[in-house]
Amino acid sequence: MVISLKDVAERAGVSVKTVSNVVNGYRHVTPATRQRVQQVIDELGYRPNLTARHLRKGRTGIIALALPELGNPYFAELADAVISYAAGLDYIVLLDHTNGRRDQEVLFAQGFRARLIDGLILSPIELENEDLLARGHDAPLVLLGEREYEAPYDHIAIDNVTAARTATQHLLDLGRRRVAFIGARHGRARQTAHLRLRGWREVMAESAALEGDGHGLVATTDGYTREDGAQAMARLLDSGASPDAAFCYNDMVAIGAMRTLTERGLRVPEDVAVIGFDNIEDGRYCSASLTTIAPHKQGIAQAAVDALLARLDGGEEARHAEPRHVRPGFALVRRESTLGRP
Amino acid sequence: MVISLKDVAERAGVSVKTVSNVVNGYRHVTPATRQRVQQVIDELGYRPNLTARHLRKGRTGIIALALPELGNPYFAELADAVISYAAGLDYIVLLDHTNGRRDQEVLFAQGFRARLIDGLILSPIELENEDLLARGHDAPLVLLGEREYEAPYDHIAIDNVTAARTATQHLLDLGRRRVAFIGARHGRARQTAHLRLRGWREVMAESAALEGDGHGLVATTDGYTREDGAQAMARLLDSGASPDAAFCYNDMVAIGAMRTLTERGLRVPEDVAVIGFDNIEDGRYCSASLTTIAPHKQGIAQAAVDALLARLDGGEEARHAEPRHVRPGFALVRRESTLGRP
DNA sequence: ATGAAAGCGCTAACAC
DNA sequence: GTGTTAGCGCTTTCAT
Repeated sequence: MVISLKDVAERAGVSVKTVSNVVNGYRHVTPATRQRVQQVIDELGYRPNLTARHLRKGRTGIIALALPELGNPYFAELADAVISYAAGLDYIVLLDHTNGRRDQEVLFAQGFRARLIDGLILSPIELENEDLLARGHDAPLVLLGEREYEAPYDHIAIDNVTAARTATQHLLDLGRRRVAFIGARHGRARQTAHLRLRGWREVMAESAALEGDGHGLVATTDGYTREDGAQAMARLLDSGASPDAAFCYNDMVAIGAMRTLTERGLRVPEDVAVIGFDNIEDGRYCSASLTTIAPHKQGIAQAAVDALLARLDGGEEARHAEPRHVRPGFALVRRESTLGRP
Repeated sequence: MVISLKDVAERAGVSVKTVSNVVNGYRHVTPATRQRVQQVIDELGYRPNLTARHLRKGRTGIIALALPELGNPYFAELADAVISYAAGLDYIVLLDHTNGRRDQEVLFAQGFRARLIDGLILSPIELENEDLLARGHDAPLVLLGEREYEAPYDHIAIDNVTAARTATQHLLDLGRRRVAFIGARHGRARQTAHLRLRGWREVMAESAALEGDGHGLVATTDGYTREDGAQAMARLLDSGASPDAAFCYNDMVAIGAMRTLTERGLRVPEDVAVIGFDNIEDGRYCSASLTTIAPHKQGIAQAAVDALLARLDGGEEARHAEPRHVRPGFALVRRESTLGRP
């Protein structure tokens, strides 16, 4: 049988209000009453019905985190950070995945799970600006990741162009000249890959390492899996390119690319230096541990949750405050894959 | 402004019941009424308040999945499978992590988030039998993973001993004799590591490959990270052992162990063949791609969700039916790390 | 086929 | 300090 506040009240001979006060730690309750009520609560094994509380309060204390996929360790690690940080602030995180599909992302942006969640942190891949503008309600939304939108929402993302410049420069500093970029994407000008490609292109052009627009050194992929990286590197090599370094869209792509290099008898870093992006755990345990750009995941998680909760807990003004754009930091983590030539 | 059923009803000139009927796809509504109501719904952008619905129905359609950690790709991939499968059955999954700590696991088992979730799938690490017996309520619970309990709950786990035997036998079939086991744990007789260790020990003893109890070939770890695997292998080698193969508790440990082998100048598989457990994605992209035991993750996810929903949706009888013990299958996936000697 | 009204369990005004 | 009571928004008998 399910025990409600009322049952406890009757058994303890007090009103539901008093029981509620005890449950919620309200200060003005006489110790005697509190103790008696608490005893009945323990006896009966009463547990508050969160759903009822949520309905009454108009809030659930649940925020959703919609990520493309959990299979990518970067997102899994990020999810971990968000869940932990939010838990410390007494918020529950509902984790969802969109598979990076526009229809799913739109669903979330449109308020899927309305009033089950108080707000949403969304990491979009295919979502368009118009989808955001067409949002029919005002539940707080925080955008995560590198796509840029012209819509009034908080946005948390590291500076991808600068990060990509840092990565490329690092390769150049090693004395490498033919630095390939693995993981370009077709379409959508604002996509992350373009930002990273831009950083690469800028540095390459400035250092005069680039001839023409560098087409011969850029490999596109369909996605960002290890397999995509392996295939892209294979295509690049088959096309006759002979890079002495590679800046990869992310660590997964880099791991795949390194795999191909090894299979072709090319050594990392002696023949080809490789740098990734994301700093996923696996990278540290590759045959040549992977140098990478490490976005500050804790910082990203905290900024996202803080931005959301500021609107949630900040009253009416905060709810309609100017959108924040937060740029958490990043670091270059040097490992074996970019050691200098012996 | 927030739109409720009542608002729609007033605007459409019907009762809330009728609107509710339309929203829920109740059959007996005249097409004309349905259309008019639907139009108002679209106009006003009405979305049902799930919390209210949940309170009224006494069910939320949310099930919790409590895993030790998301940082381990095995759990991330499993979570992915559970979320997807449950979504197809119109259930929402609330993902939580326990960090493998007993107090957290107890919290979940005790009914943390009572009546926010309809049921729980828990993958325990440190939870004890008594914790389960002390459960003060009857919300459906499904246990996941290899620890065995004597408590009346559904349990989904592959046959670890047989799987471990398969892995060990594979190594022996390669002609290896000094097969190490990396990742034993102290304490708790029922823990997974013991089951896998038992499988190893049985096969080794049967083949007479084992001298004594094999202490010299068993390395314990504190956890199951890559770092644990790297250190354990280092200790083993430092102790003077010279294994020609290693069966590792899981892929993470195996990856760490391979890293140490490489650093010590030992080749995989030529000098030491390595096999892991879990079939995580990374394993395919190691310097020597990793041979592993692949638990049928889809099968595990489905069995767990099915078991839970059977009790949730099956009425009173189902709720108190005998506990199910499901043993999803597994497969040996051969890759480079156990290729035969050239 | 549609409406009226009760009530899920809780919190928060407002009394006393 | 504690009790009374009115809903939060929805579904669901029970009428009509």
